[in-house]
Amino acid sequence: MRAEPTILHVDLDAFFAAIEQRDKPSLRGKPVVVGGTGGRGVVATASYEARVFGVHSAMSTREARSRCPHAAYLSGRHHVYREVSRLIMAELRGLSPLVEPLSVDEAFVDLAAGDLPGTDPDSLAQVGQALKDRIHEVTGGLTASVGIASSKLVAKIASDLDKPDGLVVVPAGTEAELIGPMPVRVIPGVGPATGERLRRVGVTTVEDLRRISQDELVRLVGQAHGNGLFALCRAEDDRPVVAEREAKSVSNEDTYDTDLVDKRLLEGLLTKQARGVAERLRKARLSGRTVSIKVRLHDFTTHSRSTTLPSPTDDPATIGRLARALLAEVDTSEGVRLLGVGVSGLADWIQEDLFALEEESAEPESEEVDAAVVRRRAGWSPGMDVEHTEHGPGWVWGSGVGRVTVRFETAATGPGPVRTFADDDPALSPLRRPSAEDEAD
DNA sequence: TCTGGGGTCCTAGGACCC
DNA sequence: TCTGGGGTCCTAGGACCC
Repeated sequence: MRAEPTILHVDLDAFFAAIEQRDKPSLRGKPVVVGGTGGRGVVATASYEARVFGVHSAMSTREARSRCPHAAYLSGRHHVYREVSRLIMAELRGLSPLVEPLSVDEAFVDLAAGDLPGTDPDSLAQVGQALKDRIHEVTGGLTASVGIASSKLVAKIASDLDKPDGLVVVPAGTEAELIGPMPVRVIPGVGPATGERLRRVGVTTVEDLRRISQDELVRLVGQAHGNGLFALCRAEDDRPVVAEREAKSVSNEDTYDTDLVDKRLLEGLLTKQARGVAERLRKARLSGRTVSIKVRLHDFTTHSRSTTLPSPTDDPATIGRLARALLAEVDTSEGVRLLGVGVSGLADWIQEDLFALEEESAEPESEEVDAAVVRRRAGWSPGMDVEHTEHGPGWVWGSGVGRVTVRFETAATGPGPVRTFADDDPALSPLRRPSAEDEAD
């Protein structure tokens, strides 16, 4: 904990939904839900208009649809979110070279590492407001919430206090008093399980937590977590802002709309995922020694299996072969709802592999399985950008029974008209993504 | 037909080494 | 023929975050 509030936390408001409303004028002021749109999807972000109906992130899309049937349900355009994120992070680096992104829409900034006009609350509030204004400008109208305090813990809590479009500066010396009355769940790391364990010993607020001894806390929630919580509940937090954090794993997983039992199909899907992981590894110039699979069964029980190689790989055939071998160790006869492949133990170098040609052998994949795998991918997802040779740019409003409905509008046009086409209409095509360097950084 | 997909970190037990 | 202890690596599972 510093003597001055020089740690800033920024969090974009309803980030995904706000971008969709920016780019789709007909959705402005309306409930928008971004997330999985299939039978087993969950909500990633709900616009504030949708939150009024009780829709929130992590809720199943099924539940959201029943609470707010008239919302627009979109599957999300993550390449666009990443692009907007880059603009925001660049603004943050203009404030200070020490920026720690937590996700696409959230970051810490160490203001003490940059040029500050002053560290009194008024000067800091001006820094925060100027940042919000810049973000609004470069993103074409998005709002952010900012918290400024003497530690990561309190800065993060503060950014949430006045959401959306919030700005809170916590004067040094008032931190413990501020967070004392709040529910323990405001402390990052206290989730449902820890919250429940604490509730059972009579702890519901941060203040309550201060009455538990360090030994008791460690006994309750474990060594690392217990010691951490003991300090955090007193607003004692010296964690530094860390700019460069290297990736530790790369993975790819999918939940299927129906439980799968066909072993050949499962192997085919796993092989595709292995290829996806390998491709991302290669783009990032990484390779890893440990290959893991994740299998969620029909009853939601989740199993993982892993194996570690003597040297790192980024070879799709190797990763695929190991993944399929690991799958054979799991009883999948009752049905699989989720399948995933990951590589960890990453090295930022690629081994010289003299046997690469031998390794990259043909994969055992029948044509039918291949076709079934491809069929699961295809289609017009709600919200995606498209272009029509005659009507121009638009986005997919909905699709099904051989038809696709498109609304022709862009951020610059104002609400546009809706047209329906055959889903194989050659005049209609997915809009080319603005760039291909997705994972380049 | 409750419960995504990308991650991080921690724990606990066993193998193995000194 | 007793029962040590520390350290590291690996695996499986779980909590948590956005």
